[in-house]
Amino acid sequence: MTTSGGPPTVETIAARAGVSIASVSRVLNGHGARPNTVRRVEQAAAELGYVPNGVARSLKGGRTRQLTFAMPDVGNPAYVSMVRQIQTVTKPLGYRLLLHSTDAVAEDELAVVRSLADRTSDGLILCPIRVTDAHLEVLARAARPVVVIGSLPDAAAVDSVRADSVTGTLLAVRHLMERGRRRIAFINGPSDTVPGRNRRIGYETALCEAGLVPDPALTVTTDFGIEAGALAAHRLLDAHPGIDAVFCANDQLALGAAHAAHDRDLRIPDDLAVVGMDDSELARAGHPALTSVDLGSAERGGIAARMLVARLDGGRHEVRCETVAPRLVVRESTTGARSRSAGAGVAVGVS
Amino acid sequence: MTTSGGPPTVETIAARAGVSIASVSRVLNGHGARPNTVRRVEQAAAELGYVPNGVARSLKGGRTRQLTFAMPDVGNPAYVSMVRQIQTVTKPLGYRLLLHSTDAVAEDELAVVRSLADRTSDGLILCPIRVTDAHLEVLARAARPVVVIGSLPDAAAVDSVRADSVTGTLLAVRHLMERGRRRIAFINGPSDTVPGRNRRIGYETALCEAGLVPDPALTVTTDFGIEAGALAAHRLLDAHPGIDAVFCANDQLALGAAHAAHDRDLRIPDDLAVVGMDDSELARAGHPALTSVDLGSAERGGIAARMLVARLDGGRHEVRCETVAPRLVVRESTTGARSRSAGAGVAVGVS
DNA sequence: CGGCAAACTGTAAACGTTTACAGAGTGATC
DNA sequence: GATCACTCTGTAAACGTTTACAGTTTGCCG
Repeated sequence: MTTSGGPPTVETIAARAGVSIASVSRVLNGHGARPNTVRRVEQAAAELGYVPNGVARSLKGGRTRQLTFAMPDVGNPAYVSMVRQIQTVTKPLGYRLLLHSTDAVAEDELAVVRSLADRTSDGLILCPIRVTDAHLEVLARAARPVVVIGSLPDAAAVDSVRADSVTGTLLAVRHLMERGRRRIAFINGPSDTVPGRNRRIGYETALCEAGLVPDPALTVTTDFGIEAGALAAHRLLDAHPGIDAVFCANDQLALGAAHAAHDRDLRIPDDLAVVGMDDSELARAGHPALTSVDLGSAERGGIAARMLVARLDGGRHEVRCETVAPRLVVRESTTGARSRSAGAGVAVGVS
Repeated sequence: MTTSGGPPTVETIAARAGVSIASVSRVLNGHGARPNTVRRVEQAAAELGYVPNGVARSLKGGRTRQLTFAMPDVGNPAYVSMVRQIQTVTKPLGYRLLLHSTDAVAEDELAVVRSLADRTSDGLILCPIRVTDAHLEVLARAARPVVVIGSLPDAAAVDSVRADSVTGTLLAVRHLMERGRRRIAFINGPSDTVPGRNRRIGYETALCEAGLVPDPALTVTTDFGIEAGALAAHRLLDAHPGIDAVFCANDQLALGAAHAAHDRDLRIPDDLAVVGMDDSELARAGHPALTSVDLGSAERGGIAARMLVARLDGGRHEVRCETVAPRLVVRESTTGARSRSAGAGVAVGVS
C-alpha cells in the first residue's frame, strides 16, 4: 500500500473516486466503464495531477517504448542526420530515443547489443565501425530486434540498410574524368573499414574502366578532419605537382585539401578540382562550394527506423537488406561557375 | 511465477542453484553470502546467461539511471557539443542519455518537463528557446531535478548555466574596432530570444563605448543558415557599400556573409572583415578561416551535467547559476595573415 | 557444554500498473 | 417471471527485482 508521501498512484485515485484500482486503469486507458465511473475517476485524477508511472507500465506491458541508437560519434554530421530522421520517424509513434556513443570502440558496440537483455530498450539501431565474427554472434543472440546501418554478410539474419560507397566513389571519379581530369588523387579515411575498402574499390574501378592504371602513390590514408585533409593534400602536391583533381573520403578532408590548394595559390577547380563525400553542411561552407557525394545518411536513418518499428509491431517478415543509392551533388569545386546561388548544387544520381 | 518461455529471472536462478530468490539477489549485488551459495548462484547465472531486468530494478529502486537532454535541434553544432560533453560526464557514472528534440516548440519544452512525472527519467537538462511564465511554473513543479542551459530570472529556484552573449559580442565588436573598423554591420539571428537580445545589447554597447552611435540600418535580423547569411549580407552591402566589417550571430550566417563578399569580389578581411559566433567546425571550413566567438557550448554541457548529477546524489545545496565566459578565437577573416596553419586561430578571452 | 553475537537465509511484502476471471447488474426476448 | 447475453466491476495475480524482518546457523568465549 502506497504511502501519502510520494506521487499519487492508481490506489490514491481509486480511494478518492470510490472505485477499484482496476476501474481507475480502465477509465484512464479508455476501456469500458459507466459514465458515472468515468466522471469520478477523471475528476480525481485531474484534482491530484495523477501521471501514471511509466516504469511500472513498462514492467507490466513488457516494453518501454524506448529505442537505442548506437553510433561512433555524434559529432559526425552523418550521424546527426540519422538521429534527426530516426526521431522524425519514431517520435510520432510515441518512442523515445536513447543515444549511445560507442566512440568507435568495437567492444562497446558488442556491449550495447548485449545490454538489450536488460529490457530497458525495445530495440536498437547500430552503426558498427566494422563487423567482426563477435558482432555476428551477439547480433544473432540479441534479446530485442536490431537493425544495422552498414554492410553485413549475406548469412547474417539481421535487418540492415547500407550506403553504396563504391557507386558513390564511381560517380565522383567519373565526374572528374568527364571534366577532363587525368591525374586524380584519392585521400581516403580510415581504410580498415568496409566503407574505406569500398571507396578504394570505387576509385580503382573508375580509373580502370577509363583505361587508366591506378597509381598507388596517388592514394593516401588518414584519419578524418579538416587539418588532416590539408596535411594529406600538401603531401600529395609536394610529391606530385601534376595532380589535377582530388577525391576525398569526406567533406572535412575535402575542405582541408581545398585549403591546401589555396595556400599554394592553386585555383579551384581550374588547377585542382576537389570532391568530398557525405554532402554535409561543410560542403556548402567553403568558397567555392564543394561537389560532394550524398550517401543518403538521413534516408538510411529513416529506413532503419521504419525497419525496426516494423519488427516491433510483430512483423515476422524475411530479413531485409536495403541499399541507398548515392547522388553526386555538383557544385563549383569541380564546375567552376560562380553565381549568387553558390551553395545549391546540381544533383546527379543513379536511378 | 514466471513461465519458461522468457528470459531467466531470479526465480529461475534460485531454482537452479537451490537457494531463495533473496539469496540470488544478494549474491549478484555483492551482499553477504556463504561461499558455497555464491558459487552456486554465480554458476547458475552464468550457465543461463542471466541478465537482471533493468525495468524491474528501476521500479523497485525508484530511479532509472536515465537522463534526458532536451534541445531545439540536434542539427545545431552547439547542441552536438553539449551532447558529447554531457555523455562524457554521465556515461562513466552509469547514466544513459535520452535525447529529445523540441524543434524549438515552446509547448514541447513544457511537455518534456511535465513528462518527468512518469518517472522514466531521473533528471532533465533543458535548453529552452526562451523562458516564459509557463516555463517557470512547470519548472517549479518538476517531478525530478532539472538544470537549464540558458538564462533564468533570479527568482527561479532551478539550477542553470548560461553563456554570456553580451560579453562575447563585446569581444567581437571591440576586436573589429581595434583593427580600425568603423562601419560595422550586425546580422542577428532570431531576436525574440534572450541570446538574440543580448547580442544586440553587446553590439550597441561596444559601439557606444567607442563613441559611435549605433545605426539601426546596419542591423538586420534573419533565421539561421548559410544562405540566409548570404542574403542578409547582400542586402546590407547593397544599401551600405561603405560597410567595412560584419558581426554575425553564428558561424552559418558568417559563412554566408563571406560568400556574399566573395561574390562581390570583396577581399576578406581587407575590404570586409567577418566575425561569427559559436566557433563551430564551420568557422574553420572556409578560406579565410573565421574569427569567431566561442561561447563554451561544451563547457556549459559539462557543467549542467555535473549540476544535475550532484542534485541526483542527494545534494540539497543552494540554487546554482553559473556563467561561462566567452573567448574570441582570432583567425584570418579579421587578421588576414595567410599561413599553413590556417584553421588554428588565437584565442582572446575574459579571465 | 551453554550462552551470546554475528552472519546467513528464506518468507513476505513492496515498487505501480494492467488485466484475467468470476460475480453482479441490466436489458431484451419468450 | 424466467432466461440469456452483454456490460461493468472488484479481487487477485502478474510483471521481476530488492530488502525488511524473523528464524536458523556458526563460531567464539567462559
